[in-house]
Amino acid sequence: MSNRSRILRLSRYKNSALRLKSLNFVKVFSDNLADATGVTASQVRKDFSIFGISGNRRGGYQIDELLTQLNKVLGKDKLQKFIVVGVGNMGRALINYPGFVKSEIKIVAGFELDPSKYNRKADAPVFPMDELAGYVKTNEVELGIIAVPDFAAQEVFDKLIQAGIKGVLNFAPIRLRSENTDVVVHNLNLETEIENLIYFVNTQTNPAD
Amino acid sequence: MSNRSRILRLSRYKNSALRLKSLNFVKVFSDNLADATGVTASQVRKDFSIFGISGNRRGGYQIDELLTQLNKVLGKDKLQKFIVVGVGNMGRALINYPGFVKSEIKIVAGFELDPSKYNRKADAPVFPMDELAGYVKTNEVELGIIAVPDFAAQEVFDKLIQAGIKGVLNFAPIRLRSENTDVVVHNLNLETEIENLIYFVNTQTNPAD
DNA sequence: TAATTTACGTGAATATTATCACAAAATACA
DNA sequence: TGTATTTTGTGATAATATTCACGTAAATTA
Repeated sequence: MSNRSRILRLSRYKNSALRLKSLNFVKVFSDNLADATGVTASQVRKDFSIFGISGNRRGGYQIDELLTQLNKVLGKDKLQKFIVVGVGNMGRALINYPGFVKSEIKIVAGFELDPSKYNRKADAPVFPMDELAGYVKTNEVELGIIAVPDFAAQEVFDKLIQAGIKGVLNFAPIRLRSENTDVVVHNLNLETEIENLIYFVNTQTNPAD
Repeated sequence: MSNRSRILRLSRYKNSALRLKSLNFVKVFSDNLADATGVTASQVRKDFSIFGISGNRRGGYQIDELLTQLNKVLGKDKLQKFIVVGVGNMGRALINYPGFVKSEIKIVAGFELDPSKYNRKADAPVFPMDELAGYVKTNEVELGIIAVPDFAAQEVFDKLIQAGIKGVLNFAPIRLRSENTDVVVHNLNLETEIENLIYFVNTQTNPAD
């Protein structure tokens, strides 16, 4: 029922609906969302149908209602707090990422080994690694981002799990291992993504995203 | 024949093979690669089979030969030059990304509107936007990364296409439009990726990545 | 060198995902 | 109020992707 690409599509529908709302649209049709996201209209309706999101025959979907329902499915009806481990270039870019500002995603703190990067006063403060577990517990953080070099990633991952983190977005180019199958790991390997692009450029075939 | 996830898997096999090689392994079995990447052994063999990559019955795959073949499929048998447009936090992180150093991916230049960021002397120099087309032509660059805010992305995309770019990795959270179907666009939306993670954490279902 | 073991390669079977196509509901309009 | 029109919602169908299962080649051993 819930596969990864279906959820990715729901996010895209939500983003498109948001954009239309900002243009003062009040309702939207499966057709519009299909155009905006590059899928078929029946795909849109099927995706909605699977999550019990419904509109009005002939009337399309009320944007506000649609957004409420999509946000609920995507767990964005409440603020999602993240910590970032590794405040190098990538970690810093994530902390400052402007796209999160208007969304319900907030990076609340960073953790680092390098003392020159500590900063307890910043909006998103940066703490030493050994304060991680305490911080996660006190602040009830469930989500973490790993942005450390590959050789350090597994150790960081183990620490996050021990601290009680439930979901990890991993930028390090290795497959993280754990006994704990409750923890959801999501990998984002820039080199792999770029290789993918190179492949499709070389073969001139445009993948359906 | 060539779907996006299959190519992503090939990249992962390649990375795993590389790691084994660095541990002085000489051959590898479909089984090992399956373990390392989290898929089934027959998936590995099927993927290889589809690209005519073959090993020895009973003997597995010679790592060196396997890497040669994988790199050939992935277009990594030659250096791939990229430019980055937008040298904010994300663009900077990409330029400095250590994972590219040992790979055949090289970010050769950045382009920016903000004059305070120009730097013609750096290893990966940063130039003003209006030098983009010239640079791309002179240096025969085919690939670009868009790391500008959403409202500027479409304009940058159009410029890249005019300059003759063939493939684009887009970090801006919008769907880029073009008449030119030869240009391959690959989107990487951080907010969408994070929403995906949140969904699977909330539903406690671990997607098969 | 014959028997045995191991792991590949791949067609067939299964499972998953997307599209089609159309009945049913909502709206507009005469 | 009745008819025409539009767009949803969803089973049926088609297309894709993955796994199974087994024949076959290579290597090892007796």
